[in-house]
Amino acid sequence: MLEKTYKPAEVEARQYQRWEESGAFAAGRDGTGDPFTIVIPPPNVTGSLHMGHALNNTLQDILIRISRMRGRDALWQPGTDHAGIATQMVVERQLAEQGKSRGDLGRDAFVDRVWEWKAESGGTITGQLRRLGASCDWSRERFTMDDGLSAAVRKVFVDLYKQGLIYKDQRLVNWDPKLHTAISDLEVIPREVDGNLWHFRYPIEGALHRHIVVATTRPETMLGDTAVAVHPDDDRYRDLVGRHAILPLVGRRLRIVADDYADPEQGTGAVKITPAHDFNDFEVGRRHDLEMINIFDREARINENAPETYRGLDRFEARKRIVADLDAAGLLEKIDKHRHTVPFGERSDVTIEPWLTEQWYADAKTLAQPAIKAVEDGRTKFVPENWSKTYYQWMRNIEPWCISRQLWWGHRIPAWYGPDGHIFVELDEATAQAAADTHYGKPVELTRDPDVLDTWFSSALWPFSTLGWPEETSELKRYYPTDVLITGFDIIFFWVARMMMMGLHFMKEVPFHTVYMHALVRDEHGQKMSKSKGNIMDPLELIEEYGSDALRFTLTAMAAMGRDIKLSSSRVEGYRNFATKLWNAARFCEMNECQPDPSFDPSKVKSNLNRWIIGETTKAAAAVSDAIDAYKFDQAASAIYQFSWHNFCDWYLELVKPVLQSGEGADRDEARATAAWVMQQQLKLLHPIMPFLTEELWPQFSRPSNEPLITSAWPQLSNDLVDEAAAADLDWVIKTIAAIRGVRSEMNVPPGAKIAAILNGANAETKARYERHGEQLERLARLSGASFDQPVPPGSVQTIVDETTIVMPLADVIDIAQEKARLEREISKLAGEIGKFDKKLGNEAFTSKAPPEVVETQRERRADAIAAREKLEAALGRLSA
RNA sequence: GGGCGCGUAGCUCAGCGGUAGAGCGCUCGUUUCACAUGCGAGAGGUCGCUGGUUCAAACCCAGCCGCGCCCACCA
Repeated sequence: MLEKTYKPAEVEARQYQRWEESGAFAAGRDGTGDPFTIVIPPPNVTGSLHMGHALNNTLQDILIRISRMRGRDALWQPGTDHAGIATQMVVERQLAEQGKSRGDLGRDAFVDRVWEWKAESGGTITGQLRRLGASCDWSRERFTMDDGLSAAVRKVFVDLYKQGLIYKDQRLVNWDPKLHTAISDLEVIPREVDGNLWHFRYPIEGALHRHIVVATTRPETMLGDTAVAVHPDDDRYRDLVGRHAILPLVGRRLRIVADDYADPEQGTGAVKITPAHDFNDFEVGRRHDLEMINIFDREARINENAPETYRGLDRFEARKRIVADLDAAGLLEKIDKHRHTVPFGERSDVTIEPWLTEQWYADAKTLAQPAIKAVEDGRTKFVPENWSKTYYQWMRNIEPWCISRQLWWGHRIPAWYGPDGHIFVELDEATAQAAADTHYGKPVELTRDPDVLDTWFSSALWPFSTLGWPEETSELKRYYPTDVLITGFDIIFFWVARMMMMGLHFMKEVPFHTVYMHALVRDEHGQKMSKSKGNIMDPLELIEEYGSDALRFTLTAMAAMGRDIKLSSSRVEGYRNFATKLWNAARFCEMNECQPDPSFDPSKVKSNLNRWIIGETTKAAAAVSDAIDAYKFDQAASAIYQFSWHNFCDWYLELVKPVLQSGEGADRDEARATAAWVMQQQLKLLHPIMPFLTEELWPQFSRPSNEPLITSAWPQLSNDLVDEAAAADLDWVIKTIAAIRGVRSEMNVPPGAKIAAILNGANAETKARYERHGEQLERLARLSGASFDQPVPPGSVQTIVDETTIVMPLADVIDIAQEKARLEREISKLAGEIGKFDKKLGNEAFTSKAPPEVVETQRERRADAIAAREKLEAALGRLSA
């Protein structure tokens, strides 16, 4: 006998272990079935499960589980990401607590230390995915820095280098002065801050007392100025173009150049140009061949290229000094308050500095072209579709991808330098050495590039590197391209776009046919959850309290397209109650000996009640299947919820009670078999969303096959069952339902009709049972306007209109209501037609140009429609009376 | 500046041309025998505003008002 309530904690671990040990998650189990593949967005190896993961992986698991049940060879490829900066920072923090830095350890020891940390905490996230119920094929788990994937990364780097698609370049990068590494544009967060706009006077060379006034938000960069730019059409400065200004405090001659970049509307119209410390100025510098003077070191302190007094000062310290010094020199014209955006590092949270360095770049522009085309051609589809716009916009304006990072944790760049700086890019040190020796004609000493690759470089290869590439494995052949990628839109640029580029370049095929972008789970303020903000909600706490199934169902029900999810625990509680409800339905079946009958044929049932619920089951199965196929997860959840609770529990089980409890032999047998069959079907339908509960209940309904639910067959119910149910004379079941649901508002059938109908439809014993509670029923009846003073004949409803009790056969009530509804629909349709005729006949072009007989036909048809409508309206009037 | 999206019940959100919906919360009643994590009955909405299209608009179109996100720029 089942307990009164479902206890998730007792069930989940046991069921998961059974699945995993039985090999149910393994792809290629029986060597048949079309492959269906999803690669997991690899979570940070040392991370832990947050709500975004919970949503993302629940949705993936639903697709994997339904595919598995449909007989597909489902592969959910799991794995984790080394997460360069993030992981390195964690370990550095740990070191800092011991008063050490990574420099103290040295590179090798530090990297060893990170591996230790990975070994220590690396199982956390995968353990948490298991708690969520994720049915990944764990036997194939990969890590972005394992041997195979590292080999893939090296090969991609070497190949792209040899194809000229990876190169070294000196240009401005976003430099993080705290982490001492370049970061990508995407890792820079612009933030509005209150600042000042300082106006400085730069003296004009050879013109005593004459100045040109420049405005800046960053006075300290003036030490690197090499020009002043004005707009070519700006009359105020026309005569100064070609002359020179003298840079105060430094004494450098600055060319005054004419450039469209200078906006006469902005500031003073004259702008100081610092090519080494501003992206726009860099471009101006290139156009005018200006000197680029780097005035910062890697910590953004003033370096030796500036006057001695400022050297070693922090940039903000330098700012104060420079403003003061210029003021003292009488060159500070004014200071305006100015609100502007300043770039901050996503992880370090310090101001990012544009800094001139040499870095490795990937030619994203070239790689993007096939990736754009693939989406244009529909070889990869975005769901919802409008994300393709975001994708296009970025891809069509893509910048070179800076792929080198000045970190220690990651894939070290496979480039070696000879004594004269010659570059050897090879798969490993030995081949590099050999190449170098050949190149120089003698043994030489090589230095390896100290940098590592951007984490997203290895992630970009994930869909094929995890399947064994560059080896030509059978997995690669079978499971690539994958079917669908499920991810949040926040990494569309970081990850999705780059997988498209790399997949197409190296595999010549898109990495996935569909990209489903789910909403972001945001915090209560609509803010993105992030570690740095400390606003992460813990899915594990919710699992602890309500069970994994309840959390999964909640996320599924809220996963409507194109809307952010704000999670509330009351919602999870509600779906926990749903789990209990289903549990109790199973318990009811158990108590009433509802077991599957191997010879049961849903198309052969006799009782109308049973035929009705079979029809409803069929509709629910279709609704769930269609919704999932369309990635409308919320609709799938709501379809099964509605069916299970309201159709099956509220109506079917209530109405079948009399039959089960005191019906005759054959009737009761059929009811039992039907109830068990419906349970069977709905457990299957619910399994992808609530795997634990359904598997736990399954044994009771698993006959005749007795196989576990996870690998059982997805319901494929014939539409004939719906038709069958609809075609039947649905007798009192449907009529009762109609009386309560649809007809009430029209015909004033009192709410108490449900009780009355049950009483009338029930046999003597049930009736007697209800009558034991006569007092309650009477009160209920009074409350709802029904009366039990006089017996109501079977098949009738009783209603009170204007204090007159009317007893009317239910069938009549239904017929009248249905007829009325039908007439109203007809009239509405005719009105539409008449309107169209009117429009056409009122169109002068039509009446004057169309052949007369055509116009006449239109008139006749209009007249017919009007006549028909009048007739129907009259009938409706009689009915209402 | 460019792009995307959202304003529907107290809260969180579905619906997106044909009689306004769900969950939670609220009110009243109810330990009845699967389930009080339940059951029954209710209250609560001019579907942001203004126009337009249509026989019919929460839904389509235009404009406006609020709100959010992404990208770019910012002397």
